[in-house]
Amino acid sequence: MSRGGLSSVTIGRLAEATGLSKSGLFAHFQSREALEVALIEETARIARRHIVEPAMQVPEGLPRLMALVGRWFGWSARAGLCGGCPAAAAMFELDDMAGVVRDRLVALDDEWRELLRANVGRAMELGHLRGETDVEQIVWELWGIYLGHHSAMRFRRDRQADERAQTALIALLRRSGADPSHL
Amino acid sequence: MSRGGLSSVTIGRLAEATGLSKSGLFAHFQSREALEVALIEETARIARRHIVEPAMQVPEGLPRLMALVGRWFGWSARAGLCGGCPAAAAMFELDDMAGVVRDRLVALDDEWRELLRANVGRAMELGHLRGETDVEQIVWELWGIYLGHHSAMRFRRDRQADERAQTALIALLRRSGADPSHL
DNA sequence: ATTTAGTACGAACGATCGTGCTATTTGGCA
DNA sequence: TGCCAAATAGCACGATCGTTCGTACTAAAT
Repeated sequence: MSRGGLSSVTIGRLAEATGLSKSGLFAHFQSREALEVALIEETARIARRHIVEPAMQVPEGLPRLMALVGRWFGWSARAGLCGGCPAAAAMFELDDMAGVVRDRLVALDDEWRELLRANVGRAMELGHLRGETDVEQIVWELWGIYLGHHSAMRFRRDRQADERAQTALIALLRRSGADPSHL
Repeated sequence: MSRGGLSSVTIGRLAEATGLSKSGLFAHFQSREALEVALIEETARIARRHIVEPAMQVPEGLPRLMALVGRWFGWSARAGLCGGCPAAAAMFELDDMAGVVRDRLVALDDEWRELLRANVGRAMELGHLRGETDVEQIVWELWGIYLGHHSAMRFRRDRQADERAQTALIALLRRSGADPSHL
């Protein structure tokens, strides 16, 4: 899924990879659609373990936000996946397809954006960011930087992707009056 | 292709849509791979006509850069496509697949980035942007904003996507000392 | 002891995929 | 008008897709 997207995860291939028979494996999911939902949910689980949980150990405010974003960018490689972020790829794969799979992914995206929103907001409350900061705009631009980083890494094979993303991130937070001692 | 990605454009479906027979249509391309390359090239042609050519009528420097980017964001809808940007989707679809299709897309991406680079550079020469601007970084972040806008529009169905992108764009150019009269 | 539920299997289904071969039709030029 | 090459059609192929079916075997519940 990380390498070829949702549609590349075929019941036949998955059966071969697991050593199960096609029909035996199919019985566990009842439908291709349910398998795809399960795949998305598993992606979320892995992401939470690798990104959210460690970041929550860091002090609230800008430090935690930086930890969160730092672990977010490029997480799929650190999680041992051999391709890119399955969720990002799925967004482009499903953006025009209606159905429960897309719905589940939208819900997951909402959840993630809410997490970002909360942490940007907390940083503001703690005075790490300017008071009149547009939280939603920050979250919006963070997504842009993430997607840019993703395509730079995986499509363009840009060696400087990490630096570029970091530069963009710092500029974004500075613009919002970030306390430079936390960057 | 705009709606379902490269892999959704199947020879059978295309034959049915054009009224040709499968084999008759196939004879024109000799292979699925060649068809995909042709699709990517056609995408580039449409994009050039809708984005680049009109923008070249605008005075050099920041005005032309703004015209370019203004026509870039959300161009697929204005070009009459019923889905998102085929090139952006293809990047996420092919990011880990080797082959001539990917190669062609990379070349196209290089071409586009070179165009952006040239126009950011020209704006700098004309004093519309600060002299010590990191041109490559601007281009990099423009891509991020574009991808963010794309996913906001098509996946999240965000009504404010245009505003958000515009805000991010202006902030990026301001950071580079853009003459505010041109924004 | 008997029913039930869960798990897995092999075989087959109708579609559709890309791709060959072989005709047939077509359109421009001698 | 006749001819040749290009364009298109017809048909078939092996693969793979998601899905269904009937059937074992096992463990739990009755």
